[in-house]
Amino acid sequence: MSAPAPGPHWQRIAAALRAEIAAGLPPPAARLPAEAALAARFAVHRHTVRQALGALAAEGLIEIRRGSGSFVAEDVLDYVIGRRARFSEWVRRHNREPSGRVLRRDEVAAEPAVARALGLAEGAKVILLERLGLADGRPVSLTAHYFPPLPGLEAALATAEGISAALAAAGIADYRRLSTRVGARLPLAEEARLLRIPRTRPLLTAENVNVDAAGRVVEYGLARYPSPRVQLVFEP
Amino acid sequence: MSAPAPGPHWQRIAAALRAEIAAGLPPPAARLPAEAALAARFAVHRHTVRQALGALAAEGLIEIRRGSGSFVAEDVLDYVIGRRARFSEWVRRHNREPSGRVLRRDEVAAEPAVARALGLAEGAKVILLERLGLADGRPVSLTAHYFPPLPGLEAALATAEGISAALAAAGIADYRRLSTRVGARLPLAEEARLLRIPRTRPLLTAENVNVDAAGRVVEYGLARYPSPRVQLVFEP
DNA sequence: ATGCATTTGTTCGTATGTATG
DNA sequence: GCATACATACGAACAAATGCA
Repeated sequence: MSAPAPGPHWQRIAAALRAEIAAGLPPPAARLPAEAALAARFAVHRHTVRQALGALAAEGLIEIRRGSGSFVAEDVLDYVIGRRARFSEWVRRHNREPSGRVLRRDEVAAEPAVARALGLAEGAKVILLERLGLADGRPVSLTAHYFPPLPGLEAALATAEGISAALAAAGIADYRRLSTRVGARLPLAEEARLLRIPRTRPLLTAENVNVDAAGRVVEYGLARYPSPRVQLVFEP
Repeated sequence: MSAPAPGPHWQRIAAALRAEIAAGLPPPAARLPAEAALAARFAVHRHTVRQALGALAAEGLIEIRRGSGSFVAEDVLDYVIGRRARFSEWVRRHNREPSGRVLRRDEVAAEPAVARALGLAEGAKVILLERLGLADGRPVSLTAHYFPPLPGLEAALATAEGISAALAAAGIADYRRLSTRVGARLPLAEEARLLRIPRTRPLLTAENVNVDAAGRVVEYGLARYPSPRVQLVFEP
């Protein structure tokens, strides 16, 4: 702290803020003090602070929103999509505690898109599980899982911890991702509420088809992720 | 016109609109007449029209936006991302005519993210090619391609038709996609203008790393697609 | 930035035809 | 015949979101 540090003032200020952000104070998504406050703290002109903030913004470390303030960039959860992708494994790999909330578990009539994906007749009975995924208590995914009416599956979903476990209990020892279709759109009011994002924040949507070892479709999933908190990474 | 047609009014109206949309009038993304106008045209109450529109929306044929109107669903270009994905092949597979507009071709200093991806020092000279991709004259992609400073590449990009051809001319016979990171965000003013979308329409963003047969990085791409006109499909 | 016109969303109420038992 | 339930259709009014000048 006592080192005078060389170079221009704005670089010294940028370095100081960079170190504080790296140390987690302020934490991701938090607002930085106003430019005037920073200018007072560092005993420089507001222009000098702006130069420092501009540099941090160019690095992607902060985001400057006109009329609103400067915010520490949110840390991104990279969801690496391989043949098998499990929610809890993903979250744990980012050193966060996964948890979930089941919003709905029901037997419903298959809509056209669902029926097509599962290879069933339109209107056929399918099992729907809607789930909110959390990492350290913060919502990171909202997923509708559709399953064919396997005997015992609905009961297993009610009791088992996680979907893989429930499928295993219903006789599906293993399954893998066949294809994923990714899109983006603005959230419905309900989705924004559940994921705790403003309605102007886009969602990343992913449509998955999972098949068992024999190639039978065992799940059709419709996942919604809050951007930019989540990005999907594909590695062939 | 003299056939009275059986069944409830709202089904008759839904069928009429369905046929018109299927015939391409109104075309995808176009606005339907307001509910009041349709009510007048079919000589029914607005509620009856609403029931018909609700059915079409449930089928995914139209999208109803409160305060704004009902719109014919846009046709989606599925971009299947495999090991190799070429713009023109993709567009042609959808029976559309691909074209492109080079917005910028330059030698620039590598920003941190670019330098990291290409394995170069920050600030090193890289070749930047910015390109707007069109299908049947409508913008479907906006991509910034960064290349390492291969001898002859910049000249080849200036003359060759397409990127694969230019890379081939510079000695890269073949290349493949190593990884893709997908995100979503709202467009900048410039992006919205170029892609001809409103600023409230999200972009699908994809960050690609392409490597040659020996595993050397030959391109780092930053693609932006207008959603929901484009969706990305991944098949492992 | 503000107000205004347009458009969809929601909720009352009323009436009618049809199938059911 | 009668009572009931349900889907359909029309009417009116207001709420809420949007787009535009």
